Amino acid sequence: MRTDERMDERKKQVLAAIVQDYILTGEPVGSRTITRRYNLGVSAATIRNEMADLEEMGLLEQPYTSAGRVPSDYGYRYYVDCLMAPERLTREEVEYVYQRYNQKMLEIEQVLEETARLVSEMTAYTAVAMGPNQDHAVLEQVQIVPVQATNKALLVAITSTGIVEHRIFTISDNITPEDLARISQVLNTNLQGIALEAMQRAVLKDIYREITEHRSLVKLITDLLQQILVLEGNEKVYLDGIINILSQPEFKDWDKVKEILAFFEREDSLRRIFNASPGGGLAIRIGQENKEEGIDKCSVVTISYAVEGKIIGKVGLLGPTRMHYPRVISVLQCVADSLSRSLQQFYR
Amino acid sequence: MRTDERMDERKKQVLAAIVQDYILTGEPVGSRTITRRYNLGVSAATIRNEMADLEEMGLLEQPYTSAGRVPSDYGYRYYVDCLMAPERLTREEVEYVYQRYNQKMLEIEQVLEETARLVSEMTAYTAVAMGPNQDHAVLEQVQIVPVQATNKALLVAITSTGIVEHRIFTISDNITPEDLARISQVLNTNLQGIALEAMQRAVLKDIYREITEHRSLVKLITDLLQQILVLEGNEKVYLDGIINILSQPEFKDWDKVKEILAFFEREDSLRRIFNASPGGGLAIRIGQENKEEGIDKCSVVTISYAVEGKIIGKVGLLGPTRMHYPRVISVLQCVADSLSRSLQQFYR
DNA sequence: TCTTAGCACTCTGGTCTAAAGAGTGCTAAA
DNA sequence: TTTAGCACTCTTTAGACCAGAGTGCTAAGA
Repeated sequence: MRTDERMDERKKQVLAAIVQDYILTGEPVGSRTITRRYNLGVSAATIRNEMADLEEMGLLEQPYTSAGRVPSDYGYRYYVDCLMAPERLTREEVEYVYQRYNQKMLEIEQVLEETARLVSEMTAYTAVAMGPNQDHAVLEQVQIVPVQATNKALLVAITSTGIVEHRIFTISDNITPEDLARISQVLNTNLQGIALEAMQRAVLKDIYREITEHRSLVKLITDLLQQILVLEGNEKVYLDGIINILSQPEFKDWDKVKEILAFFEREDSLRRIFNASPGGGLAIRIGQENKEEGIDKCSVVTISYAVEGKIIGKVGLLGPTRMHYPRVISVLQCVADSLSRSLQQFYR
Repeated sequence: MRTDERMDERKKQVLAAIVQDYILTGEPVGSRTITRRYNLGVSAATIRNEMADLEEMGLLEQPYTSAGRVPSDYGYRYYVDCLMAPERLTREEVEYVYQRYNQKMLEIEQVLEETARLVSEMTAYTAVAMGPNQDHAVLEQVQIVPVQATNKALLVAITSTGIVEHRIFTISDNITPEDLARISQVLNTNLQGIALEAMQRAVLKDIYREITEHRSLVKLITDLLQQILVLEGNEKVYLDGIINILSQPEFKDWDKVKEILAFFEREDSLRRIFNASPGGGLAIRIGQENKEEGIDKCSVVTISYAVEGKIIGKVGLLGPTRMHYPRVISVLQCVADSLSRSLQQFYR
């Protein structure tokens, strides 16, 4: 950032003070307030001059002439990148997170739901946990169970990410349980370890070579597999703490709240926002850095979780740009860590 | 209701006019407005006298001295019970509902999700669809699938209400796939057709008689069955259109909105409200008739859906007491009807 | 050259008042 | 029994006013 050249030590202190104070109070910060609350050793007039400079540089904004200053999106960005001191969670809080993950949780869905709840509870923002991305997952097992005394069967599939999906479908009368068992077996030997995306093409031929009859049924089943695993089972979204948005004074405006709630109802937008920063680890997007509609007054912080070194999904939260970044980051890091370890049990 | 004796024809007309006008506009209704908009053939002064009577009878309320009148909960109740003219959906609307249910929907969950979405869309209130009540459901099938190359197994169960639930669990090393197949088979012959509630007691003995080893595993499995079917799979709640609540002018108040959103987060409260009217068919609960906390300014309308003559679940909605009852009722009846027929396919 | 005290000026937010508007209740006449 | 008329009540809106917070600028001091 070119602004760096002009940022001397004192300007940094002033910016940090303003951001911190504004995050705390939500009120525009004046020069007097800074001299009173933060001991920078200079007078209010000096601070005023610095503030004018910072505004010039685009790091601060004034809601109206002769009000205090408020950080701009760039101001937050600079704070997050260069000024922010990490906040450590207390021993009790870390303990609490561990304890929450030590509950008996037997399904991934439950773990993710609990994760969203925990994050929203600890940060008072709206939390999102996204289920494993199945793009690079492989099929672990597939089983077809005839439903007795009906013309239905149940297809169950397990992926390497520990996701289980099922679907009931209708079979014609001439299919016997033995047929289904045979198909199950052939599918398993051929599909195990195959990436979900790749399933369709080449592999299907091998299967056809082994199964000469009921090919339309096999086609149906592979289609269903594709559907339930790739289209529906992929990156399920778990939301918690939507109400928290309402507690933020910046969203006292009716239309803003509606915009954000509408955003939450569009799951694909949520997925896009969460996958916007391709790398792993922590990602912070402030204000207009979020390209999706309706959340340009919000910040989104995400962190990836991984199993055996492989990134498989993301957790994060959404709140006002006036967000308590240091705390949010610590909470997310702690939670992502515990989540990763907790998920280990569902993988081999 | 004792008020009936004092309700002559004209009073009914006046009450109906006030309720309808208030539902439409949301503004207190004055005597002038009624003479202008509804042609009752009498003057405003006469209407005023009638309104005073109706207020005395507890059917109307005045927000403050010399404002117009607003229906009380009793007023709505009388309107709903005695005055309301049913509103017929247009041919196009009915067609639209059919078409929505004619989509390819392969799981009950999907159908119920779609139902909630449809109701909220057609009424602009917050819709709730509740999954089948499992209290009188019986187990249809259970299957245990070993997960290859791990010490895990997958338990899948289907109930007579068409609900499929699954759970992964850990097994000890000395359990062979054949053991699991045998247990599956014994469980099926013993548990098929057994009510979920009754599963625990007597039946377990029969099973033990047939399986002499791995009893702790059998115990684990029946416990899991109980858990996933009775505790978690029962009456799942599908919500849609929470934003709609915000559009209602009566909920412009911050705290009210929070109260209602908090109510929505307590799923057990939702279930209680929905099951509050034990009979089948349509149920309307107005204002304080709802005993749950936070929604005493709301009305809840529910209708049951059934398969093969048996009531298995409910659909409904929540909105302000100033609700467009005639339309809501028509929509719910049409939807419940289509839903029941659509679900038929998941049952035999 | 940088810092600071002083001061005039600006803008918001709350309180107060006045006037307009909507609607009522009561009375007396039809 | 119905209705016209009228005084009265209460809310809502707009405007006026003031206190408070904060700024920008200037000029003097370090």
